[in-house]
Amino acid sequence: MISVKLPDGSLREVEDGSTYGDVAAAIGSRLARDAAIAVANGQEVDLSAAVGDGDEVSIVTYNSELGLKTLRHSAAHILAQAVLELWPAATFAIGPPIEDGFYYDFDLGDGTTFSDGDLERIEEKMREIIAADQPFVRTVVDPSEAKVLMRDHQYKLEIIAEVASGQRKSDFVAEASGNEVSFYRNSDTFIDMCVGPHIASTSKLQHFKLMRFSGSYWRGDETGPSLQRIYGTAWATKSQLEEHLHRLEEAAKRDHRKLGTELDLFSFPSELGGGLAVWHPKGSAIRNLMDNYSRQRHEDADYELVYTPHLANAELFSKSGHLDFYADGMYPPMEMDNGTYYPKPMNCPMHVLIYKSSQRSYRQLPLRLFELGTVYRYERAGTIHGLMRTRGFTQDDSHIFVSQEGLAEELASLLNFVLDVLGDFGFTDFQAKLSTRPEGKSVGGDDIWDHATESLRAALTEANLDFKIDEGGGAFYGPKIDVDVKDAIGRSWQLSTIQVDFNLPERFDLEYISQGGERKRPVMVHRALMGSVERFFGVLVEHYAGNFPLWLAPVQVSILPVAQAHSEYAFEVASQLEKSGYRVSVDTASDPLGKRIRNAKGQKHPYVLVVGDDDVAAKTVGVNPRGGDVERDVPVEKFIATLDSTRQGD
RNA sequence: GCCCGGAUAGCUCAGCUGGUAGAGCAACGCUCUUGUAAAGCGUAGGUCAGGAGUUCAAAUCUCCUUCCGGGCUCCA
Repeated sequence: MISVKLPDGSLREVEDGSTYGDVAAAIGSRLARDAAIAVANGQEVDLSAAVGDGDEVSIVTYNSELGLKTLRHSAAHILAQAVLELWPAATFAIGPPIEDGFYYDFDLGDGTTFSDGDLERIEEKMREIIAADQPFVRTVVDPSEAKVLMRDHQYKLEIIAEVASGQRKSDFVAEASGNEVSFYRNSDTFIDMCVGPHIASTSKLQHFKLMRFSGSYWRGDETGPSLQRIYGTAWATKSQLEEHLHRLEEAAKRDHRKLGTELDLFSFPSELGGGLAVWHPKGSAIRNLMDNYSRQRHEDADYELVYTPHLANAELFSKSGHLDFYADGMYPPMEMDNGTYYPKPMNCPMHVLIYKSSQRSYRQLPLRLFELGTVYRYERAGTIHGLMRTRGFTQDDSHIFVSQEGLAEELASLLNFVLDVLGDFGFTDFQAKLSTRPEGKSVGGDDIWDHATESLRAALTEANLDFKIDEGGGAFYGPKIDVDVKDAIGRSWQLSTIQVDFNLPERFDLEYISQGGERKRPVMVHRALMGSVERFFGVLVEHYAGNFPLWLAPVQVSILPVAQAHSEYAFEVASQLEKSGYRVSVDTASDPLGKRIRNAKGQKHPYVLVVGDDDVAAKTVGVNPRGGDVERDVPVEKFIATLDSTRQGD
């Protein structure tokens, strides 16, 4: 007998030659059933692996993240097996688990691609493999044997070569040891190179669905071979799978492109060209409120509002370096009689020109320039996506010129400002990232990098913000903080960025006169809060699912007279509300009341007021709030008071 | 930019293997005058994204272009 130590510290004896699966069974039949893999002495292992005497063992079930990851990884293998059976000429590349699921990349041979209906066929084949209850059997061979096993599979051979030379890093592809390559065999005909571990047998996979296929590149290299990828999702239970699919449906309902059409906010007329939006009156109304609010907050925080043009001479972008580093992202040049002009991809060079327009004194610093500046970037055709990625968009862009000595304090207050404004738009769950100096080429000495990076770190700490560090993730010109927010359904969006820049002040030879009368170089800080107003708007639409809070709703109150006789009173109430500063519409259509309520609700108006005989007589309204219960006979003044207090709370 | 799929009325979509288009909603008109999520009847509305080709005949087949979607890649 040998003994193993369980997570609770207890020892359990099992017979010699037992597997981790036997350990699970010895603990309990339910655990044995739910077990995916084991962790022995910190290593993930197959349940079929032999137990070592004295192992510290914990059984991993499908209820854990690790268990699910294993299940999804194994699902990818089963997918590969199915595809290779259905497409005998196909070969396979890699197939890792990902969030909520898995994928596998294939080369079907002769440029063959997947098409509609293939997912069903593959899924059916997978179910056959699952029904066959094939065990995942691990074998370890040396690289030369591995090459024989994979002789028909060029991508696997490339991986073997990397494994042999110790270059391979991926967790899911192969054993990262120079002399051993591990494989998992499911049947006589299917074997895949893989580090594992895997579920005990194919029958453990029950609740999965193939989602979509798409193109991909081998190693993500767009100059390399094109592969065909299939994505799937897999879960431990049927209800988990159903919940996942339901979440996807709910997210689809919030899609800002769909709501943008339904709520008549904006559109992308094809006549206009890709990635360019027109804003309809209701969308514009919301955007205008956002813009005004943003400007007000900036003015209150001692920013100075500026405007700059949409075009600039090539020399400006040459001097700023954009033509060297960013030309691919810029719209093509326009030749004019007095030179070459470009639509601006960024506002910073123009703000620099404002700084340079006069001699600056230390007394003026920090100088904070702010603009809702519209820029144009030539995004590649396949990348544009609703309002989230457009070719023309407006940045809530600020450039702050500050002395080295003033940098730390400025960054700290800047971060608080950013978080405060984001909070007003309904975001309270933040995750930040601090990106430090990149390897290789970068501008500026160690001292200024260290100082700036430490100042950013201090700002994060002071703001009590959760952050991770992206070592070497900064731009060549300075370190930065990115702020992500979580939306109402838990999705993360990167919105704000605070970037220190040592480069532009050099390029433009910026200076200020210090207290001691010396010429000194200021540091520049780029800061976008919403980032792109368009994208931020899209995120807000999805965050609120179109149910904009009172202060942003394009129509705040719609008033419905029960019958035409009540129209006059409806308009009276409307004008009272308008006098109190609310956006109101009156629907006097001849449609039945129920229909008009439905319309107003469909447009997600925060309040629907119904007025009839009783209301005319008593100067009241029937209040039907979004997401609340109807309340009859509410005096108009009382309703306005309710609005006022809600607006305060927003 | 790459792979796959798509584009038919304002919106959502139907239109099988070729025989020049339909529905629901919306719009407009008439009737109904309504108390909390879809009243009835009628009218109008489409060079089937654009262009070229095959064919006696193209929404339908082929090619090109534009735009959209899902990914890949990209986002100094």
